[in-house]
Amino acid sequence: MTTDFDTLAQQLRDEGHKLTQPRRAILHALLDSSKPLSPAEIQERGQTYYADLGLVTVYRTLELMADIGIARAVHLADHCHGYALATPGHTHHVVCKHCHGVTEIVGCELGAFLASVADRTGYTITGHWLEISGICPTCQQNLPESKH
Amino acid sequence: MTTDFDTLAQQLRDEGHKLTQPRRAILHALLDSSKPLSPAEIQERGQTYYADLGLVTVYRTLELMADIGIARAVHLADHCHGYALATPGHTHHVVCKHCHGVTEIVGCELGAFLASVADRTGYTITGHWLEISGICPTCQQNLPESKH
DNA sequence: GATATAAATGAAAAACACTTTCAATACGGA
DNA sequence: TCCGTATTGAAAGTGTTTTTCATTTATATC
Repeated sequence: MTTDFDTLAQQLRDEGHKLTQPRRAILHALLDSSKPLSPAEIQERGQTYYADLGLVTVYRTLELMADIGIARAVHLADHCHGYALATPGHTHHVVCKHCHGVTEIVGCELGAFLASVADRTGYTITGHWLEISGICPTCQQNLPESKH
Repeated sequence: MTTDFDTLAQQLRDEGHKLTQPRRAILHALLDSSKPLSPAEIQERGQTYYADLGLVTVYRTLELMADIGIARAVHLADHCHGYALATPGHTHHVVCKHCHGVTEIVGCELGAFLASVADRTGYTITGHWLEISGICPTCQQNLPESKH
């Protein structure tokens, strides 16, 4: 279950990609960190492993790693790209992957889950964000058998 | 429970802010829409209510409304600003509001919740994103009584 | 209703984030 | 070791968000 460098490196190669110095540096930077890093931070930290690491390469490599499943994008609170009215009371969203329509789900049944998270991690939980993606009823009809 | 214009407008004023024409226009634009809008979309739609609505004002007003709790930022899938290594298996994050450290929560117990969402909304659920914020154990010690 | 004043605005410019293009480089199979 | 191709960094391009500042507008007070 430990995620070590060699495992990740092998995963890259298994998918048919080259294990280059920039990619090694990016992997190391991510492995070193206990928190998500912005592309710029990854470049900075990665440069301790490979001095010439370029930002463009960081973007490309992150995209590649996310595709493969090695890395994942973490939505930070700032720089969001959409706004909606906040419905009184606590709600979550379901976003349609196809038409980008949003349906709000009223009611929040995560209490027990959050309590167990607090227990397990020692955090004081102050908030949460849940976003669910899927295909809305309308798009299901309009795209009856398209796959991707 | 209905969110109407007058309620929102009053909320703005109650917080000590002026109810200007640009702000009215932005409120109307958001009220009209069933999905989250980007700042540019809000400007465009808002201009049907106030022709001179500027994009800068949209940004400022959204920030204000989010502070007050009238609007909320919706994280869209694209343009994320952080990356972390993906732990094998499905995990969620707890992000510390203070040090921005991230702890991964192994295991996902949302199955039943998601099933009920699918039922209620008619969506085919394809994925979900849960992010929990709080204060990590370390920061709780280092900030014993600081508030806000 | 008129006035004063502080908040709010829009335009312009700056800062920033991300993508595309392309010639040069380096990985890894032969 | 050599070769073909994937990968790279620099530069330029594009779009988004923030800052600055002079002007305008909402509202409390007269």
